[in-house]
This record gives sequence, structure tokens and C-alpha cells, in this order.
Amino acid sequence: MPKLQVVDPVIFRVAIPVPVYRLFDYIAPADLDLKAIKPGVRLEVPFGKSKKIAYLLEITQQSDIDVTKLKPIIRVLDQQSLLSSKDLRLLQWASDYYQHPLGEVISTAFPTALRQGKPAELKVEKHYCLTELGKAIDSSDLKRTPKQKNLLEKFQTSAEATLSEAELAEWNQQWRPALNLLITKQLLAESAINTTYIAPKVVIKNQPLTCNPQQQTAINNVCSHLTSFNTFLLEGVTGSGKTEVYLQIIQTVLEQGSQVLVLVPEITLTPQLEARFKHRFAVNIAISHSKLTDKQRQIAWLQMQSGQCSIMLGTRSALFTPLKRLGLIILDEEHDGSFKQQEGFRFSARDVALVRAKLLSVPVVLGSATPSLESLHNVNKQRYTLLHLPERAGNSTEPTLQLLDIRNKAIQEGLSDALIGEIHKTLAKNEQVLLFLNRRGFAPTLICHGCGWVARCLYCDANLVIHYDEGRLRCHHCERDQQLLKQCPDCKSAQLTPLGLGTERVERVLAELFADKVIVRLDRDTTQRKGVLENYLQQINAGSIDIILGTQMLAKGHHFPNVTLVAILDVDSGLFSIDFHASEKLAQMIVQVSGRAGRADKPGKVIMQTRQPEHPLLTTLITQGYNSFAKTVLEERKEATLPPFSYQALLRVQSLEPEAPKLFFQALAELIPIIKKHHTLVLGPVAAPMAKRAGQYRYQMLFQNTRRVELQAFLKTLMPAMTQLKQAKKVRWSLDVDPIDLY
DNA sequence: AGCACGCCGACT
DNA sequence: GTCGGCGTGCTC
Repeated sequence: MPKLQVVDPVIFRVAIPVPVYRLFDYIAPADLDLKAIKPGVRLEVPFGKSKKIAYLLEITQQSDIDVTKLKPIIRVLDQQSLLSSKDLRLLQWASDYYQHPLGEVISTAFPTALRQGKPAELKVEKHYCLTELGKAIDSSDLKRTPKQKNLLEKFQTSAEATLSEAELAEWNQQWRPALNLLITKQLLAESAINTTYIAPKVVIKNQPLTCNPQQQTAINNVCSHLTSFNTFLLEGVTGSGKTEVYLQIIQTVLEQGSQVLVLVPEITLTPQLEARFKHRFAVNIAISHSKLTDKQRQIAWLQMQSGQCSIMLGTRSALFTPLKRLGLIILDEEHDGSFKQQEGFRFSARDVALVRAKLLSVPVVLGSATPSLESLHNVNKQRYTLLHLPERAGNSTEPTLQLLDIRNKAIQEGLSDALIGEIHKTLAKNEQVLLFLNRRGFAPTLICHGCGWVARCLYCDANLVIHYDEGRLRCHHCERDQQLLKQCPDCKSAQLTPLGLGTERVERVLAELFADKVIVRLDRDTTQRKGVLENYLQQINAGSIDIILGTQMLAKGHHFPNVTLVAILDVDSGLFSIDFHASEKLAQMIVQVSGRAGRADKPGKVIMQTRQPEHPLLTTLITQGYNSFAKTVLEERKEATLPPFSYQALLRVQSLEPEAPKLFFQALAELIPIIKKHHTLVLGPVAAPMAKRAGQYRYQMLFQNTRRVELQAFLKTLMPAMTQLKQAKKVRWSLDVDPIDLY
């Protein structure tokens, strides 16, 4: 009688992208070869009534669930894990730190197609070559079929024995029909060339530029610390040659056969860098950002994951791309708020990049003209190495900043006489003017002169904004809008008056004052359609536009050499925010804006209209520069124990029921004292500054601790208890660790 | 997140 | 008498 063998069940512990803070166990089919199955592989599993893609974390023998109740997986999707164990550790860390479910965190590391379970295959690019017949034939034999003749000659004259699909597409868009015909004629054939990627020995195509001593020092400093984790803060104004420093450090890393991850805050910044990388380097470069198709992003991801590409240039979401041999992370414009994801998994790409680099013992270079106060604090604490590029490379000069006191001055729709004079002077020199106003629409308020009625949004605690162009009243906080009223709904008078300033209104007055000039308004309303912004930017640089009026969307990335006057029409609106981050952001905006203008022979001038000309923030910034400003604000933050001298987490709660958030916080308030020995400061709950938005009633609570680990420990205890609360199920809540927007 | 179960209003 | 509203609860 055969001996009965008792085999312990093999259990797969997996993370599934659902908003649940829990892992799930499945039975591994008995016939599976477990040797090949490692943590990180994707599995298809039955989940409730549907199927889901799951990520394997652990192969175990035990489960908290009755083993007979476990379901078997449907199939294994990957032959080998696409993520390394360090990738998984990073994702696990991020899940813990940001208190976000692991399955959702892991899925953000994958491109959409792979999240949906598509096979992780890179289509191998086909190569073609001449057959013996093709080599021997005289191309003039094909003179009656010129397209085929051309293609044959392309192969016959090519220095390479084979040509790839990409090379052919670059040569002629319509290559495929002719190629197919030449294959039928047996003059060409698909090449059986080995397509395994070999890292190029020569990494550069064009020689590096000559550097000034500060650039050279920065390059040498980073390049002599390439094998360990170090954070470098590369501080340099627009035009100081940061990019050249990046390029030369990247070159050294590439020559060691490693890969480089370059992160930028916005898509608009990728084309310029991409062009410079492609000009300099002979290696393959992958690009990843949200404007690419799912397919393109999947290809870029797989090319990095497999090691075929050596540089990845992308936005926030590219941070988690698995890399075979990462050697360096560069994060440009590190102060930029776009590195913080603002919904769902609210991670900071900057902070996670540091953790990733530490895990892999590689350096990080953070670049900015206006470093975040947090980074400057880390320099002070000697956690980061400061690399300073003090000069504008070449001969260009710094723009001058000046405050224009508009108290008791005549103002025409936001433009003071002095500013109008400056605009005239600039235009007379045939130079361009750039005006900033961070408010779109015609006017932010519609008020009745008869009775004082103001047009308000029914769903938000906000006024409706007048958009004359479309004849609408629109709420900028929920997407609702309505017809522009002609008559006050309360007193029926027709004395409805627009109050305040928006870009549309300034555009009108500019059109009157500068009737013979070409004016363009660039804001979300005018640049909705694809390609419009690019088209205008081109026209601006071609010189066919005289005055550019826009919102903050112009403050980043674009440089306009012929713009010599920049004006910020209302700098005061950023001055009195209740959020302590606002002054830092305003100063960064001012400096970034001033970097948009001028060049060597045409120095730029920045004018800020203000009714607060003595405001210390503005005067310090203007007379002593960004670093003195930063020093002052850091001292204030220290005094008030605000970040970076403490760590915060913001719990936001909203509900359609007016009372539900309050009830939730009452229940939560009973939980907090139970947490032992915590020194976490609990602030609130308070109604959010806009207590009602898109019909939701909003409250929030802030947790603060001078020690990061203590805040983390506090959250780790609080979160599971909080999710169990029955009041938590009646509200929508989100936790934002290291928030950059408190309201 | 899906998806079902589950108890109260306007329809063949 | 049913179809369907979205509240509540679970998913190995």
C-alpha cells in the first residue's frame, strides 16, 4: 500500500490593488514549479466575483485564514519578477510611510498595460538585410519602380549590414510597401541578427562644453562619490549651466555602464532636456510622462527594466520604474510642488527618490535655482552637500527686481501708470513684455450695486467667476457654471458690476492701451486645445507677439530671450495666506519668473506691483536675494516649530452630510488618548477654509511631531483603529503625510 | 475599487 | 404586485 504523503499547502501571499490595508492568501496549484516564482511576479487571481491582478509578496505555508477557504490562483503572468527585491522594499517602505495600501502602491510602479495583466514583452524590432541576389543586382534594373530602387540603394549604400525598422522609418515614412515587394523578389530578407542589447562603449556623440570652475567643482564632487549614497543640492539660477553639470555627471555614470534616472516636475520641461541628452549621448533614452500613450510608456518602462535604455527622463510617475543597474538619480527643480502627488497615493517623488538612492547606494543630485527650505535645512544639517553655481554662465546678467508701490496710484484695470510707461518703453525698443496675473476669467466677483448681492456657487463656499468670453459665470472649485446674469436675482436691478481682476479683463485693457500691438493671453481657458500653447510659444520666440499675458502656467520652463520686462500684477495676493508654505512658494515663483526673461545683451527687469512695499518678505527677497529670504523664513519656522523643524500629517475628511465629518472626528478624538506615549500634537479638527466644496462638507485635523519616527509610530497605530470606526465609513477621508498644501 | 445583498418608492 | 434607488459590507 503506497505511503500517504501529506504535503503542506503552498500559499501565495499577495497584494491586490484595492483600497484595503490587508494582504490576501491564495493556494498555489500543486503542479507549479515554484523555483521560478519569486516575489514581485504578477498573478491573476479570483477576487470576489471578479478577477484581479495581484503581486506576489511571499511564498509561505501558513495562513490566518482557514486553508480550505483559500482559492487557487488562476495563473502566473511573469516568468520572472519584473521588480527587484530592492524595488519591492522601496514600495513597501512607501506604503508604510504614506499609509497607503501596498497593492495600490505596487501598481503605481507598473505602466497601465502591465497593471491590466498584459504580457511584459518588448516586441523585438525587426532588422533587414540584402540577400546575395540583392547585393549582386544593379539597382538600375529597378528603374520602373523608383520606390523599390531607392530602398535597394539605401541598403546597398548603407555602412551597416542591416537596417532596423526604426532606421527605415527615419529614412522614409513609407518604407514598408517597397520593402515587402523587395522581399518577395528575394532581394531583401529579414535579418537573423542577434538583437541582445550590449551597452555601448562610447556613450557620447558630441563633446562636453567647457565648464567654469564652479561647474567643474560640482562635477568632480559628485563624480568622486558615485558608489555611495550622497545627496547633492545643486543650486544655480537660470542660465548658470546646471544642465551641463548634469550632462557631464551622467556621462561618467554611463561610462561605468550604469543607468540614470532623471526626474522633472512637468511634461513641458522634457523636450528641452530630451533634445540636449540626445545631442550629447549615443545611448538609448527612454521618456515617460502622462501625455504619452499607454503603449509608449510600457515600452519605455520595459526598455529601462531590461537595461536596453540607459537614461530615463520622466515625471513623478517614472520614479518607481525598475532599473537593472541604477547609478544616479537627478531631480531637477526639486522645490517644485508637482513632485508631490496630490491624490490617492500622496507620495513625494523627491523624498522617495532619496530613499531609493539610499537603498541602492547611489548619489542623488537635486537641482534648483530656488531650493526648498527643507533642502536648505538639510544642507545646514550637513545631510546634503551644497554645490553652488553662482554665476550665469556666459555673459548674461541677472535681471533686476523692483517693487512698484501702487498705493494711492491711478490704476487702470490692474495696470498702474508707471507700469504702462515701462511697457511702452520696452515695446519701443522692439522687445517683449510678459505679464503675470494668477487669476483667469474676467473678474472673480459679480456684485449688485443695488443691494450688495454677490454671485456665489451653490455647491462651494466660493464666488462665481465672470467669464465674459463665453458669457458664463463659473465656479473654479467645482466645474459647475451658469449663464451670465443681466439682472440681480434679488432686487432685479441691472446694476451688476464685475469686481476685481482676471486675465480676460487685463487683456481687454491692454488691447485698448496698445491697440497696434499683438497681445496673447495664455491661461487654462485659452490653451485648452492641444498644441495651442506650443504654437503660441513658437510665435513668441519668433517675435511675432509683443505682449504676453498669462497665469502661473508660464512661470515654469519656458525661456523667452526677447522678453526684457516681466511684471507681476498682483504680488500681494500671495502674501497673506493662512498656509505657512505660501511665502516660500511666492518667493520661488518670483525668482523663477525673473529667470524667464532676458539674455546676455538684453538684461531683464522684473516689476512687482504691490500695496505692501515694506513687507519684509518682499524687501528681503529683493534687496538680499533668495538665500537671505530663505534664512529668514527658516528662522521663523524654527521659532514656530513648523516644518522642516517638525513633521506633519494632515487628515482631510469630507462628506455630503454636513454633520458626518464632525461625528467622525468626535469618534476619532476618543481613539487618540488610547495611543500610548505619543508626543504628537493634534491640531483641530477645524473646518477647511473652504468648508463646502463641490457639495462636500470638509473638515481636517493636523498631526505634528518634531520627530519623524514618532509621527510615523503614531500614524501606524492610529490608522488601523481609525479605519475600523463606523463613522469612518460614512465619510471620505485621506491622510496626507508631509503635506505641502495645508488647505 | 467593484460587486452583491438588502430594504423602501413609482411603474407594467 | 415588480424594477431599481444607493447604504453597507466583503473580497483570501
